[in-house]
Amino acid sequence: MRELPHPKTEELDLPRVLHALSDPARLDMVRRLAQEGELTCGALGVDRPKSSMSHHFRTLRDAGVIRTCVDGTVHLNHLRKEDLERRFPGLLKVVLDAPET
Amino acid sequence: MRELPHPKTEELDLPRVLHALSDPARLDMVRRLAQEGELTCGALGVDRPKSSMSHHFRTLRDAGVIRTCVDGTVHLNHLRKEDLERRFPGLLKVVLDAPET
DNA sequence: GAGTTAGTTCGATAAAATACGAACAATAGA
DNA sequence: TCTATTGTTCGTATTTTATCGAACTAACTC
Repeated sequence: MRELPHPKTEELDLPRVLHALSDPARLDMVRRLAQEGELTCGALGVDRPKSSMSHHFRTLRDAGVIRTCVDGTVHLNHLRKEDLERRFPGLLKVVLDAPET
Repeated sequence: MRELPHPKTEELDLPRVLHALSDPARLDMVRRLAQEGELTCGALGVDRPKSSMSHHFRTLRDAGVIRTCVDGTVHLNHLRKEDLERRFPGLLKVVLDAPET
């Protein structure tokens, strides 16, 4: 099961992570991943075209927020909870607990 | 002592706050405000022109991260610690404790 | 091998953010 | 009132981001 390139835990950069999380669409994606666990790209992007979703997945992946594993034709995404917790303790909880608007 | 317009605590929007914090220059400003308390604009912007600093202050202010009071010709800025804590518990601590890079 | 499915990459466009000089406003002090 | 100080606002140039169709790739299925 192949894996796309991801930054290492020690390389996670706060401004970059915050920027990845500062987009409402991506924040929704992160919340759904937190609730429902591992999800395919298709499962998350209902109303948006594939290319737009792919862009957002890439932004989250490059920032180190999610990890993507390729299983056949399917790309499985999951939150890098432990890595984020090690690098920025409490961040994910704060973001997930925050009021939606 | 006049005060510039600021969003109310209940109006603070997470994506907007995260975006305000996602710029390295602004993150530095926030860290310095956390360490040194109330600061004037001039005290924070050494290497950047005034107009650039003013832009960053405005971004932080509009997001609700800082509050600006006008005292004579001086603008005093301070972190909205309590407001941020009420709206997004733990956020500020996470950001301030995070490794610099 | 042909077709299908899942998602990436490319290319173009539009919207937003950054940067900064110059002009401006408000206040303090001589 | 004249001048200096502090910071905002304006105008513009540059960069970054978002959006999305179209072409492409990889893997599975028949």
